[in-house]
Amino acid sequence: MPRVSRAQTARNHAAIRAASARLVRERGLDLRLADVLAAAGLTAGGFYGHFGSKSELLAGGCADAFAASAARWGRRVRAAGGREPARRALIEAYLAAEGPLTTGCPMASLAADVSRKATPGPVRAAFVAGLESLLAVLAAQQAGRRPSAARRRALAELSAMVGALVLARAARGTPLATQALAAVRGQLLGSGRRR
Amino acid sequence: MPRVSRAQTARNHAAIRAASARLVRERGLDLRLADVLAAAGLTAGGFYGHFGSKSELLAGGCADAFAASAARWGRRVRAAGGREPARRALIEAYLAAEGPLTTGCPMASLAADVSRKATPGPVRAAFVAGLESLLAVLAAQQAGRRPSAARRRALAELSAMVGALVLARAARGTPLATQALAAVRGQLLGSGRRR
DNA sequence: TGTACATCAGTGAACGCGCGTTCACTGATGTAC
DNA sequence: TGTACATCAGTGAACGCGCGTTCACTGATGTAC
Repeated sequence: MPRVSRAQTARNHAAIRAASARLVRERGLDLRLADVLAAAGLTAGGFYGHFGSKSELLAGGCADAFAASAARWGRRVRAAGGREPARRALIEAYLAAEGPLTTGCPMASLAADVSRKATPGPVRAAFVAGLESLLAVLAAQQAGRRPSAARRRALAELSAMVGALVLARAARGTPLATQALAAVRGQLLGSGRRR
Repeated sequence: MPRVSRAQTARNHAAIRAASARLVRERGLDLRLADVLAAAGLTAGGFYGHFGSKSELLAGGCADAFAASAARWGRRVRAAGGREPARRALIEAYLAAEGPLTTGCPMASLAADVSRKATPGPVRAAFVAGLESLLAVLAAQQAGRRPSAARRRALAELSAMVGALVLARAARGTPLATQALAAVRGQLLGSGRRR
């Protein structure tokens, strides 16, 4: 039934974006357009009324995925009392998030795909911008450090977090998966033993 | 010119595997068979005389890529005098390796692709086995620690190394790329300042 | 407020292209004598 | 050692299928009167 109301059109547009943000984390940058449209309750042909091309959608989906993570991180920070508790809460939540890939971290899902894209392009730009935004949240929780040192420490922590999640996902179902997450958690939060 | 000598056939087989090990790190698991064959100096049709399917080749290429890394790590360890120097040499070399993706680390290249494969399958098995082998090399350099603690620390270090490389590759060309590598290097090797 | 009509969001089929896989064919290799 | 012949590694075209993109069509929406 063609010719939908303007309000419905806007809802459809949002549904396509939302489906893209979800599927891009689950399947990476080579997701199928028909799957995105189906997830939004539409058929494939209608896509080009909403977006100019697949890569345009991917850039938007990538940006939305990071925005969702940033919003979640922001909520955790506000819920915690003070910087160090916020920092610990962020790390704790991230390394516990060995759930479905759907709502997972876009850094871990998309970094490899983005790095293989030959052209810098809008997708990579969205990725780097999103990465910087999450890094800024974590850096802001580094108590008692100058900005440059806080950024440096946050980058080291973020690298460890992303690396652990990436390896854990790949080794899903093996002991190494949970061990990697636990090892980084212990390292960053000081689980009794220090180095 | 068909019907090649047995020796040449063996060389062709090895060339296909070598090309696969190289391209799988550069392009991930969705490389093109025709490209692999072309890199080995052959045409696409001849592939099925050497391997049963594309995924069989991928598993072999993945295993070979890890074997190459493990061999390189082993050489670095033997070249260094003692465990701590070996550990530092491994980390130093890994985090400096922001070169072409071709000879790069298969952990960083393939983890996301592997984690998206629905079925456990031979590719994932090759990945996990390779990952364990590299982890074992790093764990063996942790001086003065029990095996379980050495593995834990090596896992935390490996996670940070892989994460930094993954993020650096995705953010190639931006300041964040080199900063991520430097931050982890400083964290793991203690660049003057400690936390 | 009703009514006639132009607009246009979404449909579903079709078009192309890329790529994994198959296959008939070729002619040098390796073997039997 | 030579010679005849069967084998078979590699070729290149063809086959299918998946998927991004296009397009004619539809009929409810929104607008002009």
